[in-house]
Amino acid sequence: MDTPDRPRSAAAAGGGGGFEDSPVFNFINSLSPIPPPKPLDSAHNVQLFKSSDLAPVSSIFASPHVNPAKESKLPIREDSVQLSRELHSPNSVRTRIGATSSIRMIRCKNIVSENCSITCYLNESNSSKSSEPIQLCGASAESDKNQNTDGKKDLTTEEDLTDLEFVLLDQSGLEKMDSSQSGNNVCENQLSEQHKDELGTCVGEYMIAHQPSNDTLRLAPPFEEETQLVNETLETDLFSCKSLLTDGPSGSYIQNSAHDPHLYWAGAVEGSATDYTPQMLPGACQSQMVPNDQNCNKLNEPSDCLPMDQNVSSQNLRGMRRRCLFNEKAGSANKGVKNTSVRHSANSATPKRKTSSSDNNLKTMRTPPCALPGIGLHLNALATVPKGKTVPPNDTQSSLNQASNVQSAVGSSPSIADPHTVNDDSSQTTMVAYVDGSGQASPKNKRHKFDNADGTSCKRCSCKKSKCLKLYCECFHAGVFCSEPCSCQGCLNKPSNMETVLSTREQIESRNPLAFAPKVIRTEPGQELADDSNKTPASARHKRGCNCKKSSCLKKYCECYQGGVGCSVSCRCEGCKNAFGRREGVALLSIEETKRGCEEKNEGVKEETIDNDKHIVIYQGSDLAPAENVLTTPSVADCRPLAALPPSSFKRPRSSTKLTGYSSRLEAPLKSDMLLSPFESYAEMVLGDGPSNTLKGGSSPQTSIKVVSPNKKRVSPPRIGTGLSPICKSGRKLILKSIPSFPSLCGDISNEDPNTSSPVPP
DNA sequence: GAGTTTGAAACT
DNA sequence: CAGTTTCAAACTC
Repeated sequence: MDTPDRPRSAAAAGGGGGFEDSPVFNFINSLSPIPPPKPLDSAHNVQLFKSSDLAPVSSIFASPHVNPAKESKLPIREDSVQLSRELHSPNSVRTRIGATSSIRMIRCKNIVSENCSITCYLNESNSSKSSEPIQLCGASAESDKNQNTDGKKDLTTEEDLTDLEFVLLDQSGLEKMDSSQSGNNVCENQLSEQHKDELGTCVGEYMIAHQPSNDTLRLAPPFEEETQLVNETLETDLFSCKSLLTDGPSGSYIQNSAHDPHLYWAGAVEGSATDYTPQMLPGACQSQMVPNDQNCNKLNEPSDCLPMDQNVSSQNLRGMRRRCLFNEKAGSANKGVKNTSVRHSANSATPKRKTSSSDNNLKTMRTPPCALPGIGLHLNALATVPKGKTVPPNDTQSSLNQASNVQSAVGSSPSIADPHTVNDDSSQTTMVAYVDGSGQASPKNKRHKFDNADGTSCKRCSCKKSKCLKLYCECFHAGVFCSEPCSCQGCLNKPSNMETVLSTREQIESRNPLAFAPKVIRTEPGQELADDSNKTPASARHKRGCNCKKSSCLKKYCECYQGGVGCSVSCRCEGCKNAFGRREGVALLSIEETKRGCEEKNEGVKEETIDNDKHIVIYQGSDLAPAENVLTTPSVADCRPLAALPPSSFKRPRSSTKLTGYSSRLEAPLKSDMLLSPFESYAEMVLGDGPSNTLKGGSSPQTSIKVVSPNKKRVSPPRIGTGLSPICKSGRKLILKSIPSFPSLCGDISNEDPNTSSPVPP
């Protein structure tokens, strides 16, 4: 409804927007073995959670549009494979599929069960298509509950099965939706491709599962076992991949990451941009992947629509990659948690971190995000790398590098990536943009990589003295390894120096937890291009605000301006003339702000101001509803259309690509304080502790998420997610927490929800 | 492409 | 925490 996407998906699925209600739709549903697309979202969400455990939140929040499909794919993989089978095979197969799916669901639930509802809501808002996602969530939740009770759920239960099936179907449906195809054929093809992806993902998951980590978060063994049974062959392949890929210290970790990353990289980013097809994915992984597919029997099927398939596949790959990354991450994270130093051990080299177990605990406690962040980094790294760099098809090496990057990102930077996970979204968006549009990363992207990724995508640095181990280095800052595109000198930001990189990152992080957080959180520039994006403005937030003096916040020197975000209270700029929103315009609690605010014209810009200790949102401009203000960035408040806002350069890239993701990221980081506190909650959420309640709780997550901007810009939950992911720490918590925290928001949101949440008028 | 400007990061 | 230095990006020519 709200978004054009939905309708498409619905159409693809065989319905049109709001088809569900139609008798025809019902009839079709009853007839067709394939469940309606609805589940997609839910399933998607669920899987996301599952896959990433921690990451899921970010992923969830990540831009819904692109991500959903990808994400859906991720979770789907196993299911999808099964699905394919199911499609072709008798019910027995189905049940089995259902079982597997249920398993996955369980995982998700296990990890994020509490959050599931929330995420679902988010997705909804994101997708804004219909209430379906909610239903799905509900269904999934139910199934989860059931499963949870038994550890595994009875497959026999039709409802459960249906739910699972829906999930699978949904995934396929999502892909379809994404690709905008119409027929089942496409779906099948996609499925086949997905299967491939799944193989990879499954493998990754499997690997993760096998990993010795003591993750509480981890899936129950049973699931793993089942999956193994299903994917035994895959497993072997995976191992081979690992062996090939594992260079770094953290074998399994790297493996997975590497494995995925490549696929993800090549397929998603480059693929889209440079015509690389997933198939082109480098090396070992790929080749192995193929066998896996064969095993699955689904791979064989060719993709009739190459373009579509490729796109889809690339997307799927992404999703897959992500998933793997998440999984890995989760695994690593878990390790870190339980094994205390495990994660660090992976990074292990870093003596600093090692300190004492207690320290580690403290770290985790203090910055839960750190653990999570890794995920974000992965995503970010992946996303970023491809974009900015247009990785040469160098095959294995590059892939390895990427993989290593991923690893590093995962291990090292908790903060960044997430944000970037956000980046995932962003990456997805970018991919889409590229694919759809020019497709290729323009050479210009070098500098503009920022724009694209803003934080997430790879940046071609030209560091000379920093050895690419300082925040000066964009690549390092983004959590990605330097690669060929870089013109850096004495670069140590390479996979071969993983330990150094990780240790350095940790140091920097220890110094400044937000160091790797995206500078600015963007809402969704990309959306402009993309479907929903239209609605969401390119809202963004400053991580900490700029300190411009001479640039008047009118040049890229200004982080805020560069990020397409208006200056906020947190800024310390002088003579701010930020086109996106002047800091002065913002009404701050602080006296200075008020003074300045008086001076300012109050262009109707709303800015959020957060007290160092508190999150305080002040909306001067009354244009937007408070809820929006909160969710959206000042820029949005400013009412400057994303497109309009940014001067040329960054708009383009960003808008096309990352913005969505970033925005979410950015949001998270708003303040360190916020970050930390939220983080705690986040950790809890992840763990399944009370905090999740907060997230859910304050109010229906839906509402919070949905809070869409009154302007019709929907504050895309994804954003939140994205933002969160990269920054994980603050991001997730921030958003979630912040939302409920604001009384006004709740009220506003609730008020707005009806309008914004469900249907956003196209 | 080289040089300058700028503001963030790093350092003290 | 504040001031200074270092750094690399952004910008200009």
